[in-house]
Amino acid sequence: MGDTYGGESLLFLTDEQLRQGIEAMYFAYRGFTADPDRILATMAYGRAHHRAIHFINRAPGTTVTNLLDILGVTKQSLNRVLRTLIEDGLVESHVGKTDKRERNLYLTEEGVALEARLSDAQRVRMRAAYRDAGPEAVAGFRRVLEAMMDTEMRRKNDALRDGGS
Amino acid sequence: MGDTYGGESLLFLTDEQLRQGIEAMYFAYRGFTADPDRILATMAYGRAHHRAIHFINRAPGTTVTNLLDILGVTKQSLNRVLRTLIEDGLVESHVGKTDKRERNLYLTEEGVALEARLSDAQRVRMRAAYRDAGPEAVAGFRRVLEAMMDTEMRRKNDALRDGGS
DNA sequence: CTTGGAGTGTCAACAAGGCTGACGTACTGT
DNA sequence: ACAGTACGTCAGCCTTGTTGACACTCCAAG
Repeated sequence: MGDTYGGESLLFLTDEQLRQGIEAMYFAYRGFTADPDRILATMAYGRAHHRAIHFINRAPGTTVTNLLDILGVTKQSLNRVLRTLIEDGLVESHVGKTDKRERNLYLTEEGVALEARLSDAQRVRMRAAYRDAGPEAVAGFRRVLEAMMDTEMRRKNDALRDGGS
Repeated sequence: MGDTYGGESLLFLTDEQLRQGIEAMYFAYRGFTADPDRILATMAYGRAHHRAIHFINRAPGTTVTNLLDILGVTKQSLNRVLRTLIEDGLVESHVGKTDKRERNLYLTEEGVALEARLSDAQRVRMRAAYRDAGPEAVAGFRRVLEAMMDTEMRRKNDALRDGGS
């Protein structure tokens, strides 16, 4: 940040360094998804179900359109996942009060339980990584991730953070 | 940050903060893969082709088994991808010299060119993120990613780094 | 020299989860 | 009354992962 040198911060960004970052991102993301994937594999679910459950839990009562916007998939794709979750009693879909075209999505008790299992697994790993790396590293980690998102996604992420807490 | 105690700010890692990290990871990874995905979509290729090309470029002459180990997929899955790349003249497969059962994989000129296009796109984004976040943040970013990998994957990543430079 | 096992390729079948296109229904707002 | 929005669904396609089975080449040990 407030560094005395000029050239050295540019030297830091060699292609080799960048490639290491790219590969680290690839391997880390695999680790990041490995734990919930293992849990999901024991049921008839996949990552798509996890994502739906996660964001419904994050913003209970959210609409289908909103979820489509966050997840960036087609409604056909989301609907397939959502349908199985509703059939299995993990998600409830209620007709909107003000606008009856909309469906508001909520997790059932069972849905909340699964969400907790999945995100617990993920949090354990993230907490361990944070602990190993130290507080300063965590701040840097978050800063780089934010900068790596598309502007649109950052918007969605911010919206979630503001609305969520 | 402005805490009375130093390293123990780790105690402030609430579930909410961890969830923010999880979501940041999700959105950032989407951004991270978006650029090469766009290029690949214009051809008949997907992410699997990108991964194969990347790691063959990283370690020219690598064997199929080694690639299977790094990528963590089945040989049938890799073979399908590899076959199209060889047919399209992006990858060459040579019978091993010392052990003729092995196939040593190399990128052709055309393969190198595509690899460059793909990783350039990815590097541009990563470079921008690094620049926005600053050198200290980058160090932290890398530390957290390393800690987030599985031990096995870290081994593979280290092997690549040692052999690659 | 035979034989077990490793490295590789390939066929078949299947599943998850993306996609497009098309169509229908219910509802809203003008 | 009517155009547009929100949602669901059918049908079909693609990529990329999986298992299982089989064949071939080749190295190394008995």
